[in-house]
Amino acid sequence: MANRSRVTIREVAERVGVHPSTVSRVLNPATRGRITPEIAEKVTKAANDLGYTPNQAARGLRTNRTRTIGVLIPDITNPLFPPIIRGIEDALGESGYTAIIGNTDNLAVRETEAVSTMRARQIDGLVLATARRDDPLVSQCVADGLPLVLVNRTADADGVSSIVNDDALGIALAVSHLKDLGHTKIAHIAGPLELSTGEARQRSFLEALQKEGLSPADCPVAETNAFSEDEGLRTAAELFAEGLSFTAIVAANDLIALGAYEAIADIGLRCPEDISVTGFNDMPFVDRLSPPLTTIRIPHYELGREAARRLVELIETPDSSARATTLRPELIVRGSTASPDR
Amino acid sequence: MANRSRVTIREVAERVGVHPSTVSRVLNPATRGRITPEIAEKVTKAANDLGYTPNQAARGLRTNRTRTIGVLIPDITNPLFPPIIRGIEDALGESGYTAIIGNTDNLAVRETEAVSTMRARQIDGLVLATARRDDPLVSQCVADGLPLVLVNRTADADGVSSIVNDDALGIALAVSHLKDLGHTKIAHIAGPLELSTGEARQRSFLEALQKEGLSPADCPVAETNAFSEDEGLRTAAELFAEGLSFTAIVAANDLIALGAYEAIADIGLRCPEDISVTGFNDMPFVDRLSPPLTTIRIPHYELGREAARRLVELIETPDSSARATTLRPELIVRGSTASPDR
DNA sequence: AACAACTGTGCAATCGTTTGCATGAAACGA
DNA sequence: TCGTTTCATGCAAACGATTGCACAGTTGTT
Repeated sequence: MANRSRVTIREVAERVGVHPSTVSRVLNPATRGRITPEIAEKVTKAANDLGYTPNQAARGLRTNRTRTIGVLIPDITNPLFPPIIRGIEDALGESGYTAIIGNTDNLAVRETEAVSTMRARQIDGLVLATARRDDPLVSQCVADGLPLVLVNRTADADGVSSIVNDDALGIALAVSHLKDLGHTKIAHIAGPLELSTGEARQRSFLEALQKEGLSPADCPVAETNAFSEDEGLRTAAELFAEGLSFTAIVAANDLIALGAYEAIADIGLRCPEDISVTGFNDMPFVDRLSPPLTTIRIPHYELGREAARRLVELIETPDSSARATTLRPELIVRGSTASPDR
Repeated sequence: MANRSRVTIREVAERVGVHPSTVSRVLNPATRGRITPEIAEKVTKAANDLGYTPNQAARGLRTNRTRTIGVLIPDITNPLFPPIIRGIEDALGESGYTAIIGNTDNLAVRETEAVSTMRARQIDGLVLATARRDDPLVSQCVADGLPLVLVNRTADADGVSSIVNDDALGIALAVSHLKDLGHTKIAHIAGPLELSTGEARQRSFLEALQKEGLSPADCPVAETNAFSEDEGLRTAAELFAEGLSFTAIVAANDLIALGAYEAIADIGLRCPEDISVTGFNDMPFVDRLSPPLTTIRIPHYELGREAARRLVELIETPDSSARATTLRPELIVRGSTASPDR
């Protein structure tokens, strides 16, 4: 029926016997009020009958607004990101926007590349899940006046909106949980410090120690180069090799925790009997590991929704100002944490 | 620097002192040959200097080709789909195309809805990962002449291109593996039969039994209503309740296998000592389950790449004909399969 | 009753590219 | 040398929607 050649506003106009501009005004909610209800009625009916849908390319050309936004993520294959994307797309859909996604594999070149192809497509704004603390791309977008929201990770630059997890709370929950179990010597395996998440979680860990009255001398901190299982394994192994006597590990994320699992097994210890481990993120299936991972659940979906909502707000009310929002995480206690032996 | 107001072809033309159409021809690879090399040179230089990027909205309006394609998936949050999407986007990127993604949650209304908003955006084609065997949306798109490729699942309708896994081979590998271990009584928990994957795997199971010389009477088949853990649990429990004496379960996918794990534990048996289980898909982290899941690895990323390549081909050479392609899966042996006790 | 204000609709320009056609110049064959 | 073909480029008309302005008709004010 409806062939690929679409029905235009002109055909609707001819059908009703009015000028195309009248049809346009009827179909635009903002101007519908200016048209006689009777005519508006006829126009909407004709538009429905003919199956009219506006040509977004034409509209975008004229208005310079495509209702399309770009989303940059490191890798959709990382289970962290799909819920964020889903949240973004759901929220965008409600406002008539659409997302195009770019995977950057954490490579700066691919980031700038992706942004320029997105700009060629006249995106109205950008959601970045790839921000580094010091990120030229962020400053560039801000300088160009491109509406921008950071999600998951934030950047040090100010004047930019961001929706991130409350990492301080998350880490405090983990440390407090371990202390309640009786742990006093707790190690932290930190993420990369050039990422806001890595830095914030490490800083929060130190703050939490203080708040809980634990001695930093008993609580070593090691840093990884990436939020990966390999790095978690390598770094945990290093901690053990130093002969430290901690009884628990607060990992900066779940993958690092997985690496820690391996390191613990490698030296013949058991989790949680000998060493407790906490993760961060609550990725899918970490409840199926052995032992099931005690971790911090981040509201990823809500992070995405909120980011999209904020971006639409930035686009549609240009005077709205940048602000940083944090969402509250939740401690999920499973089998990887227990009281230390003595 | 580059403000949001973009540099147009006209500015480039003025800078060089030629007509806009000349710039257009230089920038279009197909017509560059018709321009004096010397001028072409100057134009490309000016375009670079000014940081010109074509306005895709304008181009799309004029050419009716947006180099945008739509991708419909049930839910990006299902770990099956991100690799497919990644494959699609990577392949599209190589051809200058971009994808917009729609999550449909397997709801027919959301599917048609998503397709119509995508069509409003003038997509050049569609990749469907949501096809049911009898799918009105598929027939509709074919009828409308919208270039279409099915991925992961196919439909019964012919004349439509599809890229799917070779389920017959996958199931054959699983059955053969179990028979080699000594199993003769093997159950199959099938997926929904209205999906091509559910039907093909069940049919292939019966074929494989015959090929391996196993008695169908000893090999019960039960059907689920969804590829989910809950359904796997429910259906496996039913099989056990019937008092059948099988020693292995071939699950139609990994989630169903997970459900089977639970059902096995619920009746006090162990996997693989009492019952072997095979999955299908090799989802992330099934190697971390206990026991690690023996499963069939599907080349999801390649499925996506191939689907995108095929779609671009369909779009750019309109006389190319539809064909169905299958990609070869691989048996991944882990800890959930073992020889039966006796 | 005359003029002002308002209202609803049409007119036409515009957004940035692409592309069929026209044009003038150059190249070629006879 | 003239007529014809070829070639490189300019011209202008699209593509489909939006929107400032104009205009005619109506309503309101004094």
